[in-house]
Amino acid sequence: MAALAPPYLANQNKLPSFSSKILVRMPTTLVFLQMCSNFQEVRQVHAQLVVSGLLDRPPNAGRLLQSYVTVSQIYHASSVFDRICCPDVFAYNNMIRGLILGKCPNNSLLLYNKLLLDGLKPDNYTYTFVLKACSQLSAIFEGRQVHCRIVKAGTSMDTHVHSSLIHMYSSSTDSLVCAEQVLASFPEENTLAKNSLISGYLSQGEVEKAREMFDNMVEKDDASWSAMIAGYTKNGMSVEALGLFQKMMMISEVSPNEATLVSSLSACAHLGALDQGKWIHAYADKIGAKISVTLGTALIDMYAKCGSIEHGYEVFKKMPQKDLVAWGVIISGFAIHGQAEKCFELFDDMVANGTYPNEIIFVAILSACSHAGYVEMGYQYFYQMVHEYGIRPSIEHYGCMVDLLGRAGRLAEAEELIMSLPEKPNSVIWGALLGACRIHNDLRRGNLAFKHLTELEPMSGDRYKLAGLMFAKAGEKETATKIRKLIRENDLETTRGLSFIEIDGVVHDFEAGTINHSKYNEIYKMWGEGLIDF
DNA sequence: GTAGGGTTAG
Repeated sequence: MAALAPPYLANQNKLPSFSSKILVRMPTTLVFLQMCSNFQEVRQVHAQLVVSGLLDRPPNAGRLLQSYVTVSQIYHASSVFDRICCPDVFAYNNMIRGLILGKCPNNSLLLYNKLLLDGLKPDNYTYTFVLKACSQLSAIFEGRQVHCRIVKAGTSMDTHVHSSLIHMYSSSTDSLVCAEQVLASFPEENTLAKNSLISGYLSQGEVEKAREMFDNMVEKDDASWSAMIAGYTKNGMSVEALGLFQKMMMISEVSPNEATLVSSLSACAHLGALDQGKWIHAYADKIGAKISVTLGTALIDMYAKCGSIEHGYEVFKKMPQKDLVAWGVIISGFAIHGQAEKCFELFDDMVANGTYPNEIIFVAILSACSHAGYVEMGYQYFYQMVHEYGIRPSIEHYGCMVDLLGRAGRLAEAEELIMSLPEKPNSVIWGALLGACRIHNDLRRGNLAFKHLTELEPMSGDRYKLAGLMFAKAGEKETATKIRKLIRENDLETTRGLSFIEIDGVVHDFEAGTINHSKYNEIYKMWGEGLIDF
């Protein structure tokens, strides 16, 4: 009978003895430390550790450091680390991990070198974290050195190190083949490693190879689906992403994790698939998924891009915690909908909330100004960005300003700004000027922009097309014809306007000037020939 | 005695 007992019963027998062992052997303060879930709690236990003298024992300092890392307080973690006179591998590992979490992967590499200089022996955790830092930095050379050390030291790699190696090698196209070799050198089925290679392929645009690997996988877990769906979304294949999501819901035994929902929502956002997005929202509620900052942000973005900013705002208001990305999404959302005043209001709320704006927030704010024609507000925010927040304007910000001035018809100022740029204007800048010149019939500046564009993007038919439209509108038919001929003769690619509508959950795409829709005949009957000629 | 994939904004 005992052999038939389900696994959870067996675990139930073990659980009490395990926890009582901890309680007996560990001082209460350390038990508290394990229970901490936020910064305040860790800080309180930290104080108790200092008072009780327990912190003087090096292993306890390591545990405290670990707790600070778990609550992402890297600054506090590193001050604890600095006070440990002889950190052991555990302390090093946690600090290395903390530095990666704190977006300082280069510092974690330095710390790894220090660990080696201290004569300590790295373990599988060390390797996992260091390789992760290497992937983030695309530091294949350093990663390869780590790989060599693992082999030389004869360390037996666990699945995590194995998959991190693959992840590291696939962070650059050139070493993708090394990632394949590493996978092949391990004969047993390793889902973790295969998932890494799938994301690696997808990050390098090798969608076909990723799909092949995915299809041949025997044991797909939630992360396999998630990697594939996220990869499709990243490579602009939103239709495929949503198709795979639906397939997963229907045939797969694993249920979607948060990352899958987030990527699928991102695909909905790109397609404008509001019904699908709403369905995912309802599904998340149904399974009782906690609307985390990430999931909430993806929902807001989906609603905003699918034209339903009100629903997005509802989600935003309900979010208990909001990070910079969440604020960025809601501000860009209102910017897309032309509600500049709401953007300004939210910006003030954000600052009052103690969240510091970054350069992306200002791109959103400036584009809101541009769409609503608020030139003076745009100048004001630009000034504020530079002088109050110390953000160096990027080419994107200048692009917004040129667009802002150009749309408002202040072309002389736009040109002056372009001439004063600290860096070489890119095609976005000149494109914004050309677009504005087309609206305001400024042939001289339009010509100037066009000349630069032909140098920067000689193969972009779109630029020629825009210039052609400008000349045609200004009555210079001859030049316009010449440009059109140029596009045809050089076989230049022009992208056509795409629009999507969703009917009963099916996304239909329409390409400007084409008639390749499956229901074309019915549409044609209803609307006649006028439809094709836009 | 202990930590470890992937996801979101222009």
